[in-house]
Amino acid sequence: MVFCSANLTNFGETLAIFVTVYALADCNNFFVSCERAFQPELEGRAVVVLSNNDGCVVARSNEAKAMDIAMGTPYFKLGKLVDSGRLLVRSSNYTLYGDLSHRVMNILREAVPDMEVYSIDEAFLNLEGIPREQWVPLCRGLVKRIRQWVGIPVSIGIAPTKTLGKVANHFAKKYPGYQGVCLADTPDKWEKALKLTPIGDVWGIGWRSAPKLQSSGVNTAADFTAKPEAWVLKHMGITGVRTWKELQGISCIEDEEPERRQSICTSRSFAEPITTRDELSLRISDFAGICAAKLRKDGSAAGEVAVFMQTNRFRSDLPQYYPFLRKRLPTAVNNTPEIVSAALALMDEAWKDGYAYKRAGVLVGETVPEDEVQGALFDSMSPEDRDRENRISAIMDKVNRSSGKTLLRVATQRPGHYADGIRREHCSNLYSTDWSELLTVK
DNA sequence: TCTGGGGTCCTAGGACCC
DNA sequence: TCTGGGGTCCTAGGACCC
Repeated sequence: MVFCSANLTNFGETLAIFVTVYALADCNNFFVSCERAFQPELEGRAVVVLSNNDGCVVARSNEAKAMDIAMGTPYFKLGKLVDSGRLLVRSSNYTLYGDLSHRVMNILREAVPDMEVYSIDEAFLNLEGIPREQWVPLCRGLVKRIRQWVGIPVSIGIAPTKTLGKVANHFAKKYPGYQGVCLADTPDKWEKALKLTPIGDVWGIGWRSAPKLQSSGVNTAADFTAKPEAWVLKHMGITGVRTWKELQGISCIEDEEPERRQSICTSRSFAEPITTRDELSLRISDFAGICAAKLRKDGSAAGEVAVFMQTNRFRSDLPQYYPFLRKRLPTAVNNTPEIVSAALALMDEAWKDGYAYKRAGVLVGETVPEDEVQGALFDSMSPEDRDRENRISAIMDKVNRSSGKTLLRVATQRPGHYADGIRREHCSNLYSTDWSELLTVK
């Protein structure tokens, strides 16, 4: 993609065809909106969705935001509001959210030449080649269609860089006058927006940098762009300079859709802390098995396996221990038995009696495409044996894909039931997927 | 009692080589 | 003995994102 910001200002629209324009489509309060799509009684109410184990708030309706409920608030601090009936709560239901996300993305994908799915609820649409006067009508049409067909409210910000797209998107969300779509394609438009954007709201400026910038008198995005580049480099490093340029219409953040993830992590907190080696072994095996399945789904193999376990960091009265052990494999693999046994060996090495483990996980890294795996000179397993392990894993994937395992996992998701060690006391049904009928049985 | 999970990129510093 | 200086690789930690 070729982009030159100067074209916009210096040459007007004659060169507009060479200009990349991003339209950032972002679902509003996505998890809450998914719950509302099937439970209209949640409409207009203060609603929050909780993390795994009903630990803390990960999504809020506008009404909940207006009550000053912060992202990450622990659930137990909301008891009063919930008891009074002013706040409604749902456990997270990732099967439902993943399904609705696919439906939203499919509608977007059909409408534009190219797009990058950035997260479960966001995508950068590339409007290259679409005449400028059609941008807004096209995006308004998408907002309307997604609301009608999937029931999810979406906002779209259009701008020459991703960071400005985020800024425009915030405006589209905040002011109903935009009808869900805000166009910030010229400097006069985005400069106005930057003056109204607090520095901490800028994409790429996190909770550590924002206070530092404010103490230097940088309170808005416009204050930030007014600083010299050298100042930004000195105080924020190269990533800060990128954000600084992006806010001025100079695109620095490339679309790089990483086909293969470089590392994959599967970890959980436990509803009840684990104190025995056998019990933790079971969970570590699960996590390692999930990592192996994710690798195969990506078409990757991992050259490294790591395991970590953690005691409850909030319990300062208990002994703390946070081991993290890693091991290189003689050759990259993605079959379940080898990943599991490597993880269990690491866990055994790290294990210490006398601690209550609250969280643990398995991480696989150094991924390579599975068809480019190089055999190692000192590989402990013969090609024939590995071939057999790989075939077993392929069969497991097949079984898991067909209803068997899925049903098993789904069955554990009934409200209040946590056979997999995860607490989900306020979970909605799986409304949109095929086997949802099975779940309505209480 | 109860505080998520899964990623990426950058930088500084140590080890090692010539 | 002098203990320089550039390059590379690795690792740990920090910061950010959703």
